[in-house]
Amino acid sequence: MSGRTARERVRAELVREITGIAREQLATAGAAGLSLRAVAREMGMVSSAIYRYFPSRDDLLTALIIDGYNAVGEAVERAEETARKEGEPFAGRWLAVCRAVREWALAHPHEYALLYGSPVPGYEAPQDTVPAALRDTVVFVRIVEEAHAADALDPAGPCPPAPPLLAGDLARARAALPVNAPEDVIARAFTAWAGLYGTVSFELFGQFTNVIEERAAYFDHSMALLGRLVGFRNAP
Amino acid sequence: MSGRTARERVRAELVREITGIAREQLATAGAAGLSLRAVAREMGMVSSAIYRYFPSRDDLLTALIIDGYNAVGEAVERAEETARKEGEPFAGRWLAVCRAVREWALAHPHEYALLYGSPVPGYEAPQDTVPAALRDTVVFVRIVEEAHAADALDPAGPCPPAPPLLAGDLARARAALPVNAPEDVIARAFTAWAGLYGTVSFELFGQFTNVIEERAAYFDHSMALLGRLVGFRNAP
DNA sequence: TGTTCGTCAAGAGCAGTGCTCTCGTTTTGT
DNA sequence: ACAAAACGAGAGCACTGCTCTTGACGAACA
Repeated sequence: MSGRTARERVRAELVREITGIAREQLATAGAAGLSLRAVAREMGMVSSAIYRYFPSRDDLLTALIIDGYNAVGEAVERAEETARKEGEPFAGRWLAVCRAVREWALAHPHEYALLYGSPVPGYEAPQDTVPAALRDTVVFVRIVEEAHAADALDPAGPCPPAPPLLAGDLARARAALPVNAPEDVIARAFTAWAGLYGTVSFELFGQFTNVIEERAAYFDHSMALLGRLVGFRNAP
Repeated sequence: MSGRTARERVRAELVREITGIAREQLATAGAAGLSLRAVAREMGMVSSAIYRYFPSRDDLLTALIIDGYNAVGEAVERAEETARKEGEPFAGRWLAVCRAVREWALAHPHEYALLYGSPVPGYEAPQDTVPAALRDTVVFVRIVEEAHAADALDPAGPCPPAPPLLAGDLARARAALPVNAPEDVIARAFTAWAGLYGTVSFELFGQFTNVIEERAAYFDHSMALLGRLVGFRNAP
C-alpha cells in the first residue's frame, strides 16, 4: 500500500489529509460550499498547491463520493451481517439494512445529499463511482435472493406482474448481480429499494416537516410495509 | 391584481421578468449556478439594481421554489381531474398523478432538484413555501380518501398495522388534510407517496444508470405496485 | 407651480471562488 | 553527478454575492 519512496508516502498522506478536511468542510458547508482555497488554508498551504493532488474541484468531489458510497455500503454490510448472525428473519435483516442507511444518512447528511441528492451542476460522475455505488444494493438483493431460495417470500397476492417491456432490464439486473429470484420479485425489490431512499431523502431534505414527527417509528413502519411489498413475512 | 400606480405596475412586471430569466438560468445551470449578475446582464441591467427587487439571492430562490411547487401541484391537479372525468378507476387516477409528477420532473429537472433534491446549503426555506408544497399531496390524499369512502380499498391482507407511536402524527395529518380514512391507510399512502418521489429522484439523479433503461415502463409498474400497497385494485 | 421625498439605475468596491501560469527549490531515478 | 520530474509559492484572470454611494427621475403634497 504505502509507496516506496518518501515522496510517494507523503503524497498519499497529503491526499488523505485533503480529503479528510474536505469531508469536514462538506459536513459544515455542504457540497456547493466546498472550497479548495479553504481546504488549502486549513492545511497551511497555498491554494494552487492543492491542484498538484486534485486536478480540479470535481476530482476532489469524485473522491468524496466514492468514499461516501463505500462508507454507506460498509455500514449496510455490517448491519446485515450482525442481523444475520443474530438469527433475524429475513424481514428483520431487511429492516436492519434500512435502518443502517437511515442512520448513516442522519449522521452524514451532507455526504448523503452528495450521493443521493441533486447532482452537483456541471459535475458528471465518472464511471469509477459505479462499483462503490452498488455495494448497498448488492447486500439488499442478497437478502431477497436468500429469502427466495429459502422459499420465505410469499407471493403477496394480487400484485401485478412485471410487463414484458421490463424483461430485458430485469434479466440484465439478474445476470449482473447475480440473482436467481424471478423477475417479478426483482421488480418489487427495486420498488422497495427506491422507497427506502425516497423516505430517507424526504426526512433529510425536510419534506416531513410539520407532517411526521416520530421519524424513527414512521420509518420502521414504512420499511415494514415496503418489506411486505417485497414478500417478507413480518413477525408481528 | 395590477397595482394602482404606474410604478407598481412596472415593478411587478420587472419582478416577473427577473423570475422568468432566473428560471431559464436554473434550467441550464442548476440552482447553485443561478447568478444574480447573469440575470441582470440578460436584462441589460446592472447587477446592483436586481437587489431593489430581491433583497438577496435566497429571496429569489424562494420565489422560484414557490413557483415550482405550484407548477407541479397544478400539473398534478390537472392530471387527476382529466383522469377522473375520463372515468378512470382509483388505481388509474393514482397512476395518472404519479405520471404527472414524473413528467413534470423530466421536463423541469433542475426545478425538481430545487424542490425535492438536496437543500441549497445555507438556505432555509421560509414558511411561505409550505402551502404550495402541499398541493400535490392534497390531490393524492383526496384520491385515497374517495377510494376509501367508496369502499374500493381492499385491506391488502397481512400488512402490519401502524404502531401506536404514530397515532399522534397520523391523527394530526388526518385532521389537517382533512381525511376520514383510517390511520393504517394514511400510513400506507405516505409510504407510497415517498416511494413515488424516491423513484422519480432515482431516475432523475442518475441512480438508475446502467440498471433500468425502460424508464417509463419501470415507473408505471413500480407505481402500480405502490398503488397495490395503498390498496387500489389494479385492473389487469 | 414648486418642493420634498421615496424609488430607481449605475458604478465602484470588498471578500471570496476555481483555475492557470511562472518561478525557484527539492527530490527522484539514472 | 546530472537531468527530469514533482513540488510550494505567488501573481493574476474572470467570476460570484453583496454593500455603499451618487445622481437622476417621478409622484405626492403645500
